[in-house]
Amino acid sequence: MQDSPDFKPLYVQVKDLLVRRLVTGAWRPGEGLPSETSLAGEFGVSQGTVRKALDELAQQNLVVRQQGKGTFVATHTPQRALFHFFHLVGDDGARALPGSRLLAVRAAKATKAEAARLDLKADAGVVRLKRMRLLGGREAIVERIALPAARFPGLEKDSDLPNELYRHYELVYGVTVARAVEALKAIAANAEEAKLLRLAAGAPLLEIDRLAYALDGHAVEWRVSHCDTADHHYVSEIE
Amino acid sequence: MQDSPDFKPLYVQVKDLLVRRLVTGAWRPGEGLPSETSLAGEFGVSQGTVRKALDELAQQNLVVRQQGKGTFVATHTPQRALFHFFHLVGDDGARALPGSRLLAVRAAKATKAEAARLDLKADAGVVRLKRMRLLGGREAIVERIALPAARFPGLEKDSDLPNELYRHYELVYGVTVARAVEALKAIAANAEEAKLLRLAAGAPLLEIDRLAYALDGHAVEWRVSHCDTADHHYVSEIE
DNA sequence: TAGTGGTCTAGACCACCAT
DNA sequence: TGGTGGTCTAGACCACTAG
Repeated sequence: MQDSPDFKPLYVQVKDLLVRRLVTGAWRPGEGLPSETSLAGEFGVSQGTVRKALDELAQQNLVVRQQGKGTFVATHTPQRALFHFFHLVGDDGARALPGSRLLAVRAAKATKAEAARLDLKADAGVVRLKRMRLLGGREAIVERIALPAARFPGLEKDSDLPNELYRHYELVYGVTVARAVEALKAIAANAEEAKLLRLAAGAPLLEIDRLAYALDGHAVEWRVSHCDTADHHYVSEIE
Repeated sequence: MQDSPDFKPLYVQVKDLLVRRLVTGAWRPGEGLPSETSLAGEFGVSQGTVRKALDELAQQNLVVRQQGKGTFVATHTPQRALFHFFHLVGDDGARALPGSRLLAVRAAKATKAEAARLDLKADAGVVRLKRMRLLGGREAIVERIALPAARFPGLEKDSDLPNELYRHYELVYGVTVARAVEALKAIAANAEEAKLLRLAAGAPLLEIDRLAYALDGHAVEWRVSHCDTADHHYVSEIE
């Protein structure tokens, strides 16, 4: 086997098996996995090999390990949302999750751009959301979201969508956002945005174009946020 | 020892010892470290413990491991600069290091802001640089840099500073940039920037405010870049 | 007290690289 | 061929948690 072109170390194979189980929902988010020793027995490898696989999963934030308790499937807690997926911080260093005011929800056929970004067929359905988000009680972000309708059936009929969408995706639709890629630009506010954000037209805004990926590796949300960064900034830590 | 309040696992202690050696320049960047077995013998621990320490150092990009060759002190190659510290990418996905045109260099006393950001005394000396940077041959970034003079003696007299400053810091001043924190905002171009970048005054620019830290944990460079993101974007990967 | 993950050790074999 | 890091194993002890 070592000589085959797609040779993989044992611990990687174990990791892949575990990821597959996570993807299929064998364990729900927050639920505990079997112990290292029992997984080792099941897979016929040593505990050390299972440990290395679990360590890598923990590093990728797919599981959380707690000494004396066990290994648990990662879940979107408010803490995680705040420190992991939301990078806007007050210039004074204060972190706070933004409030939300839903402006519009509707189902539609995907535009070309949506189909391309979400990897959908040309005539696939999407759900579009538009939200105002508030930082420190003040309107600061205009957010447009597109979701593949197939993954989120009936979401457009959901009466009151919560502020923390990723938790909602996980609890209601079984979709766990595991990874995201953001593209940032400076843009000028258009008339509508300027009005919503109480700024002059043409005021500089930070555009955060985010594509979020589920556990299975497929894109499940396209989100474009236009942010007033007068009193806030986006934090990026290198290394 | 396990009961002392500052108990540290053996591998962490080994790691700390190795970091201290890296900081003091016991091995030059690019140079090979002793093998795992010889380090294990020297420290009186097992090879596995040294391995765990080295694995963490490799994860933090302080060393690079190569199977069959050895473990080497990380160095600022063009590749590393391009993929690790420079996050602006063409909208078509093309990555390229920006060219540079030096506009000004001079030594001065630190402003209050500089002293605060670089953790210097009020009357400490700094060196200030101002550069134009070009993406695809086009003026795209105005960059202002402040350095503590104590760490970079005589840099202001350096006739032709290279494009890749971090490599220069490392080779000439023995300062290895190991980590950085960036704060991003959207701002409006002032008259000078607009002229330099051939934009209308007030055009939106992406401000990247970066504080870079050396191996020893001290801030060694404050860099503020104002970028025209009409054809480029800043990439941020989450997870 | 029993079970979990965390640390540490020792030894074996493998893949890769230089010579 | 010899040395390096990469993988895998087995066993020991520790710290933490829960009942």
